[in-house]
Amino acid sequence: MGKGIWTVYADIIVDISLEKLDKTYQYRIPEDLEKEAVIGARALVSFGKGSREITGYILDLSLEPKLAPEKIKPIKKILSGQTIIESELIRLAWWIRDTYGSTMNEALKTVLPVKQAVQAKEKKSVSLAVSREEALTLLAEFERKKNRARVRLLTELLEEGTMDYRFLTQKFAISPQTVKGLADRRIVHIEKETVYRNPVAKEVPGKEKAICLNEEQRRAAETIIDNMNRGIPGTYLLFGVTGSGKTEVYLSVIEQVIASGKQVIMLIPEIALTYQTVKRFYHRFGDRISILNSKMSKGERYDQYVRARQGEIDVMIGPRSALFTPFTRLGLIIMDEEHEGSYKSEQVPKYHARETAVERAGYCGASVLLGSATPSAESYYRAKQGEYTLLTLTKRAGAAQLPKVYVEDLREELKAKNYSIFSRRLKALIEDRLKKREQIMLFLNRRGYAGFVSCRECGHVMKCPHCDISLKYHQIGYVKGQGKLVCHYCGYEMPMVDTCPECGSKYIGTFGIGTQQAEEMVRKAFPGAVTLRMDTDTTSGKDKHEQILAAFAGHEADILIGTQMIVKGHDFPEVTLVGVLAADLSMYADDYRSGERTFQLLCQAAGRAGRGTRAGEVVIQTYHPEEYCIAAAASQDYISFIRQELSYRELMGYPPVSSLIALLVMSEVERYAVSFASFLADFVRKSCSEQEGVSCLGPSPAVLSKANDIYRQVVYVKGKKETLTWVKQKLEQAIRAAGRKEVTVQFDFDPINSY
DNA sequence: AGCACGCCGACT
DNA sequence: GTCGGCGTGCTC
Repeated sequence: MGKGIWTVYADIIVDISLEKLDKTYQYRIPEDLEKEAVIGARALVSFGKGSREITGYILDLSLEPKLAPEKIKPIKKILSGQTIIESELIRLAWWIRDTYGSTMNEALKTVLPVKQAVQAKEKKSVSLAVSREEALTLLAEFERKKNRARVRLLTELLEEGTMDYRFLTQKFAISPQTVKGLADRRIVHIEKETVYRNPVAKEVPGKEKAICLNEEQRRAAETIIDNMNRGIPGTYLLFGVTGSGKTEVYLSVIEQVIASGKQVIMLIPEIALTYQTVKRFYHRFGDRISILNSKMSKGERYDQYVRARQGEIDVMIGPRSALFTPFTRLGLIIMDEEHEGSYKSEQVPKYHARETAVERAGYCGASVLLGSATPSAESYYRAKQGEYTLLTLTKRAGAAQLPKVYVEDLREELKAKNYSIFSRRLKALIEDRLKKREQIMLFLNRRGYAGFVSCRECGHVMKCPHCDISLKYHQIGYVKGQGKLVCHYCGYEMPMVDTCPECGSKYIGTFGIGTQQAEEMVRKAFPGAVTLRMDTDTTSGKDKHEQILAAFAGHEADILIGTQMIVKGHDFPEVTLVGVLAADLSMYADDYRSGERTFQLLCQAAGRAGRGTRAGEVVIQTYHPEEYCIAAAASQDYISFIRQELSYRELMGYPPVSSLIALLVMSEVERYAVSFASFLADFVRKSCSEQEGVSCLGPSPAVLSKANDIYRQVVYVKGKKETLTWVKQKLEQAIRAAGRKEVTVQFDFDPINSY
């Protein structure tokens, strides 16, 4: 390399946590920094009129200047030597930005903790620097001079004392100059809040127990390790029925990966981050493992990142965000319960941890191990396509046996004049367990409870003729039954029906009950029983949940009634009966994943029964015993379920066979949201439709059609994944060109929730 | 975020 | 006319 022959330029994203600066700026690399200036390095540069010194990340290098060379400033200094990891994570941020649609800054913030730590430190507040009397005199003076912004500021400060800087500038529309002007005249005071960092609570490593694998488990672990040793990384789907011992496989694989000098990231759903799970890993790997959870402060998280980067840790366990642990010797990413919805980010960028894990692993030659008893349709499809390697565990470890499952047809109950929420069988079994002093869990699926319309007599559900998705009831005015039925995929509308189009019955309408009502009914039907209730809405705070679960585990109650959360994670050995009050409720949530979700929930619910030595029983109540997701869950037959589910997805062109983008168009003004959404829909229809298989649905109002005074419209685009990435880029260009800042657009790739 | 520029109302 | 507050736009 001849030095100084070529001037090399660096594209730098400036390290200011503000979206407006979401683009790269080109800087010249001085000769003496040529070696250090690599992609991912942090650079010190001067920026703006005042030539303020700020730091940024080098995103790319180039030989060509993008503008007049004399306007390009040089890089002052390269900070910190270790940048290989940052460069890998920045590459991942690029991919996330590209695939899921967000600004580069948003993508960087999810990937690098440094940015967040910097932002947290800069929290500023404003207070009065003069006495109240002086302030009042000044206020009078400003009022006389008609300095309206100053008057606003002083009035607020006199009332509130101290105010948050951001709050002032954003909500009160007081510009930074106004504040700064008064600060210069020593009328107000700007203070920087310091963020405190709590030390991490240490866990004592305990005694090790040797892992004893059965034949299947050993074969699964060996496949992964053998390939790894031969230098062939891969993505594996470990499909193991409940109780087949997936954790033992994880432990064994982790141990061997660590032994070969590599590091492991283990992702688990937030709810599964319980003390018991974590303790097991601590006991085995001691302080070479670290845990990330949502209760930790940003500072604590940052400390974990630093430790990981320094190579003090071999295993990082945590939710979605743990995926971005800066390991330099990453060998394996494990994703437990890979079907869980919490792996998809709810915030922009709405990335899916599974796809992102596969991408990151690809950069450094690491393997990915996905584990589940009910794999997601995505993963199973990929495994069938040969993209992932399928590993199966069919044998249940230990003495645990499959529970006996009864499916009760609620239509029959209605015919038999049983109008209660308990079928005759469930009622009899509850009475039996109460007599034996064994515990019962009643599971109520509240998802999708709002609004679908069905017939109590024949079970018919009102569906969209175009999308095969249940229609939702929208009330107009105050008279019940006066509303309309709307499809949230394509916007199809029809008037509300008063009789069932299938059987002519008058018992058609919206239905569903909350956990509170369910609890009342339980108390009425079983006066002697002690009940506990748990759901997302009424119980706030994690500790409260833990308390309820602990109370139930301690047999302080006979019956636990709750929503999804009671079926996940915890083991209750005393529970021998699980009742699913209305399995259908999740089946007709208005999106294409509802069948899959229902199957998964029912399997999990069933898995709660008979965890101890006694065999358990499960009662699934439904209006649709013939529906494949319910029938398959009853017989715990994943394979038969997934076959039917995938052929349905194929038929309808839904993921994973095809792909789907939801465009969420938001504005404070309803007609802006509507018009921009139709503009985008038209844009897709006009300029992208000659692309093979692209189709566009909508716009239609989102399910949450107005949130925080912001109107929400949604447009769906279907097509092949690669084509959609292209469509998304076209759309981003069109959005930028339209330059409508009163409207914001969010992208969601293969959405988990419906909009 | 911070700085310059330029518009517009108030006042000598 | 000038002065100065305050919104707007740009920063390689």
